[in-house]
Amino acid sequence: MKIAYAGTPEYAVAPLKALIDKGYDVVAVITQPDKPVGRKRILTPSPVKAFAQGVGVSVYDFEKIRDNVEEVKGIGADLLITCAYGQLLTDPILKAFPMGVYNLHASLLPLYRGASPIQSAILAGEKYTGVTVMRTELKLDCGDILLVKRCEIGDRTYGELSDELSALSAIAAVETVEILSKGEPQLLLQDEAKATFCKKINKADGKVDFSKSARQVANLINAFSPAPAAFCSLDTAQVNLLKATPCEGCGEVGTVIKADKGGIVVACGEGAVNVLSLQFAGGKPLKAADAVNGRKIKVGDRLD
RNA sequence: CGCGGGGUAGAGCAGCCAGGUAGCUCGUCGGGCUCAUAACCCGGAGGUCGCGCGGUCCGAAUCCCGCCCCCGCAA
Repeated sequence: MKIAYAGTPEYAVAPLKALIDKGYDVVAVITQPDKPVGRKRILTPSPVKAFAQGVGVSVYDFEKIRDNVEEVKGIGADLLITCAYGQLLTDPILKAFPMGVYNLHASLLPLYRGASPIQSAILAGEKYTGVTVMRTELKLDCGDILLVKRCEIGDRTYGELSDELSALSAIAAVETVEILSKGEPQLLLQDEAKATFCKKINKADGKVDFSKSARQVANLINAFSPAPAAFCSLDTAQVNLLKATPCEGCGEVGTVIKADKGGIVVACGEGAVNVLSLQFAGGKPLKAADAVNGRKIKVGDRLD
């Protein structure tokens, strides 16, 4: 069985690597074109492209895959597995693979269809999330389900949870191929009535509002970490808050009511959040203890 | 040339503008106090101040020049 793999960000590297390590015949990788990255706008290949080239798999980085149907057919793969590829597939593309196209999605479908499933699950305060493998249809994330992997969210940030889900996706990718190699799989219909959608999150939504409940504030901080990062201001400086957990405490909204090695506790509209990690503009991420020592954060300081 | 902050002890920072003793908090090591402690007291170790053995100067962490690296915003 010849497999093609479409993915772009770091998240999508682990599943690709797992398939290759398992000895499956990955004949081609499809990814987004190189994009300018960082302050210096350096043209950089996607993580998936960099990895694929490193292991000698041929790479296709179509500007628009829908305009390259013949080339896609020319790959001659039986199966396409996609994971955070970043382009919508069209009917001719789907039909280019005899065994079909399967997508690894980072949520428990039908929940959180769309662009930011991991962040949205944290933001909503879900207890569990996971990875769903589904047969790709034209409508976004609506296809029938092949398998699901669950995991607990806990107090994890988007970055931390993303790493775990990436690892789960790797396992799911391998299982998917194993199942498909045994013939037509059993698929489960999605319950449309329970479907929810999430849109792309944007930087502005990361403004912390301490008048909300501690749970909501902590969810926001963790969902936006490490990027685009939840932020607030302290004096005249902007501070990105990178990790927090709700805790006991009360006081005037936005006021630091405790600051020591254990964290920086800020009063919220309801309860308080313990900020464990933060980053001042221009600085690197700091543990709360370091911020207390070096940046002299103390009880009574105001965040807003 | 998009705007801006930064590189000083293991960590985080101050000192720089108005050159002249290497400073603060934490950590660490040793000792003391305590039933006890992340508490408190005493003492110690630890720094080529990013690089150019660059320039100016009697003297540079500090001023000037060149380079490297990190980061916030914007995109």
